[in-house]
Amino acid sequence: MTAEYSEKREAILKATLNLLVERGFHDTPTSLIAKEAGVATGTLFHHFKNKEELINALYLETKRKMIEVLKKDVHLAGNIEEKIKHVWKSAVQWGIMHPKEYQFFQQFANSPFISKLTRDEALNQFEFINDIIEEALNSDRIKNIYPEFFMDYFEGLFTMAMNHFRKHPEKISEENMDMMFDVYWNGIAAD
Amino acid sequence: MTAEYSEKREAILKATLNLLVERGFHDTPTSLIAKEAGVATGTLFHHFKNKEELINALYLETKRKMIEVLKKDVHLAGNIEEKIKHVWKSAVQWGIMHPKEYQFFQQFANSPFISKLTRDEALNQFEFINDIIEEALNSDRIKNIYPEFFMDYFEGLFTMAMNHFRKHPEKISEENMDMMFDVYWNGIAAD
DNA sequence: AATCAAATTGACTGATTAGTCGGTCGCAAT
DNA sequence: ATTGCGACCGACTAATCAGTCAATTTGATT
Repeated sequence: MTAEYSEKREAILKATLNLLVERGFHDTPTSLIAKEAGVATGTLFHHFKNKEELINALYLETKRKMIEVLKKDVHLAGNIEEKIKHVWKSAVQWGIMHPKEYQFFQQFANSPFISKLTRDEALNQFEFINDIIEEALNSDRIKNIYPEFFMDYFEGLFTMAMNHFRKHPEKISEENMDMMFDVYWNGIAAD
Repeated sequence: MTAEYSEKREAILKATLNLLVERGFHDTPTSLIAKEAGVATGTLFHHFKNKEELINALYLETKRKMIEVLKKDVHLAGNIEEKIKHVWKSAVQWGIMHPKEYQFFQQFANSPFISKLTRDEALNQFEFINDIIEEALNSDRIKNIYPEFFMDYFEGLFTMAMNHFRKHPEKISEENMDMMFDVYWNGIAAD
């Protein structure tokens, strides 16, 4: 219930993540989560009102951690292209370092278990991206495309890269990430 | 069980699709599917060995129908750019015309309910894309990128467009599709 | 030492669900 | 007319699961 730190609470969240990506929602009973976390079922329901709220908490807290990584050191980047490249590469590297968390997002981003409230709260944390996009569009380095498309193009590149590296782990390298970003940037760069 | 045509079988598949995208797997009991399809539960299990096989059948048959659309009239296209554009636009248009089917794919493509067998069979039907990619890479109109990336870049563009149009239905238009494809092609076109 | 609240336990329950099974119906072949 | 068979039915069952609750432990405060 409370969001304060608790070792058992963390253990429950960790077990939930592991089981959920391996077995899916319907094949992950709360009893198994509790067992894996080394607690009683009662403890699980003490910390989380119900199973759905547990998933939502996991979603929100995982996303918060990811976005922290994305924000780190953006201010150090020079021009707008470098700024976008920095955020993008941070995202890809986070995804590679946290495959389970990434898979969880993919599996649950559009699932009915995640409430609208949770979804909105997660979206809010993405605000800082809008500033970057605005800066990009106001510069003269970008084609004249509308902002919503820019945003989805950006996200699409990320998803594409993650898909690609999941299917072909041997292709993971700084060089290929740079290559991908070049392709991406070429697509929208002003002539 | 049999894959032959049967009105009730079709009704079950249709009800499954509708309920699945609305309620998700775990909240769609077979009893409800049967009710919605206007048949008895026994009939459902007569046509499909179990719930999982029902989902797999739906996945496979829906994908087959989609790929039929993608293949249509490709041979009429002229150069390789037009060929790729044709397949891509067919895919996007199919997705827009069949939102439930598309959502179903998104929701279940990486889910544990879809067996490896089903996944492989679906992948096989995509073979014809490989020929197109090979033709593209052998031409001098494309940057020197490796085939696996080309494939995933292609798929990524599709997913991105679908995401974008789902979030912003007012942006659906031939013009925007063409714009997207231009951006895409710009990214990989030889200098 | 006494008090109290929060954390934890796990047996238990009410509800739900996937899948079964004995049997009916309609129809095609002999 | 009889046989056989596949489609179909729906009440039923065995199993499972989310969530409860009364009892116990822990740890901080007075």
